[in-house]
Amino acid sequence: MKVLIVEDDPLHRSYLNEQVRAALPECTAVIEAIDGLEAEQLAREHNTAHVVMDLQMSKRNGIEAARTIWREKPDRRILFWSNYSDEAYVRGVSRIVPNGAAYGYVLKSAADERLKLALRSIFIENQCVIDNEVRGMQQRSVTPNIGLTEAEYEILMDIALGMTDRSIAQRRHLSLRSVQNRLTQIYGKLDIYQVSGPQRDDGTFNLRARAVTEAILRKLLNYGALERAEADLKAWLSEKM
Amino acid sequence: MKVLIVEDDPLHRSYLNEQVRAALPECTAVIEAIDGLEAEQLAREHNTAHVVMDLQMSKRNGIEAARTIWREKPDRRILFWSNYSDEAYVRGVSRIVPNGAAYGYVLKSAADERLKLALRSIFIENQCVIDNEVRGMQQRSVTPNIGLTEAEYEILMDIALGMTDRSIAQRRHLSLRSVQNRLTQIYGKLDIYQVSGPQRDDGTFNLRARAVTEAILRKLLNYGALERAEADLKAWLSEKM
DNA sequence: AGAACGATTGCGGGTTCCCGCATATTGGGT
DNA sequence: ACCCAATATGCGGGAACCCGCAATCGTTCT
Repeated sequence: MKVLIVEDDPLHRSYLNEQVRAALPECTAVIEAIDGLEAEQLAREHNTAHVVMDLQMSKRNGIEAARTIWREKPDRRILFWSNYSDEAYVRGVSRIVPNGAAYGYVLKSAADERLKLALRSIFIENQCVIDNEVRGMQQRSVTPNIGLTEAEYEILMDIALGMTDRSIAQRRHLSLRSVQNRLTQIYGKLDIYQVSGPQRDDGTFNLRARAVTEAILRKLLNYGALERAEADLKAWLSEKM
Repeated sequence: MKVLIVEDDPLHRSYLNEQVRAALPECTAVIEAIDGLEAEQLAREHNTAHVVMDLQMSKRNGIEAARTIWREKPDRRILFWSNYSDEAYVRGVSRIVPNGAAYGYVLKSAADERLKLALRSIFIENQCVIDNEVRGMQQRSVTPNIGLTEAEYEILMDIALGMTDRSIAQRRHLSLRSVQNRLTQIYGKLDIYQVSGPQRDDGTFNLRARAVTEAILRKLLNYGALERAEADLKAWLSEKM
């Protein structure tokens, strides 16, 4: 049994290595990658079925890497080990988990015991383990998450990428008006209207731009998510020609 | 001589502690804070003149904390110790350094030796030390930074916050047209026009929103910067009443 | 002083955005 | 089959945005 560790911080990497060896005596080899790109290669070469992965790395973030790793072999087991429980990350992860795959999500702030338990549960028992702080977010997040629909989230990404209503309509196969409807929906859920006290229906804010920052401040969006979305957009643009 | 360490990650914190003790035998006490808020308090209580500070922490980021610490006593010496050399961070730091204060900026990826040297230079010799990777960024960044003016950067923040042209004009004491001029300036420098190949002057992008993401993707903006700018904006809004 | 360059401002108009109102369309539930 | 709620679509208009053109102002250099 081999385990692949993906983590760019050397301190955390050696800590992980230690914890993995302690929790999994049946582990014969620990392979280390320092970014997502290297992870994809090493997973391919060594054909490892067990991966511990950090999110947010320089070259290729954890979600991207996980996506391609799973695309090649959907039965690999991946434990995500991250600093944050931001909605952007959780949504990103749950979007790419293949049907029935075993995976986990534990926070770096968790105690050693929790990490060890998760390692055994996922890699040995083939069970999913998601930290409570994270799972609690699935429904309603800490920052009062006004549960955006998956569809609305999609549109939110699009305006974050700077698309116009028209191109969004085209991309999502909707009418122009529908896009705008969803936008007003989003504006409402994000409280764009009454930022900074009541009586602020004056024109101090550009709704569309404001929605994006609001989303970022509420951690619905982050750098990694934007990066991924941008790549998807580029793909769509070129295939549309 | 006392040293205050501000760092939310326990592994990094203990590493820092170790390095500080090794580099500074004259140091009699090491105090630890786990976020910016606690840092402000402890700096006040212990009246420490020497601080090592991480950027990006949960409760209050390093720049915010440094700002209030320096506001109270501008001759304190702060060494920023960060993962990234993003323009957003560097700009953020250089904006709040009091005139003539000694400070430093070293990356976490730097070797132990570099960290120790920086510690001695700043705390003992009272000299500024800025990592080369970081200083190189001051002029031209890795991602071809088309050097935004300080004024343009300011406007960029404002549209990132979702302000309308009119309110920006009001806030920056400019005419509406000037704001728009600066915007076109920014659009040009950020290459908003020819995203994804040539012949893209069609209306697939909303320039203003696109500029924001482009800035984020290029690391001119990040979460911390937005957070700070948002606070400033709120202050302005309320004082304007 | 005069020339020259840049930044600021005003004007006008073409486009996009935001949304109220009204009309399909869809997908259950009884 | 019927109704109902939610969603999608069309139309129209007021506001905001983007920008070309031209006049003004300020600074610097000769």
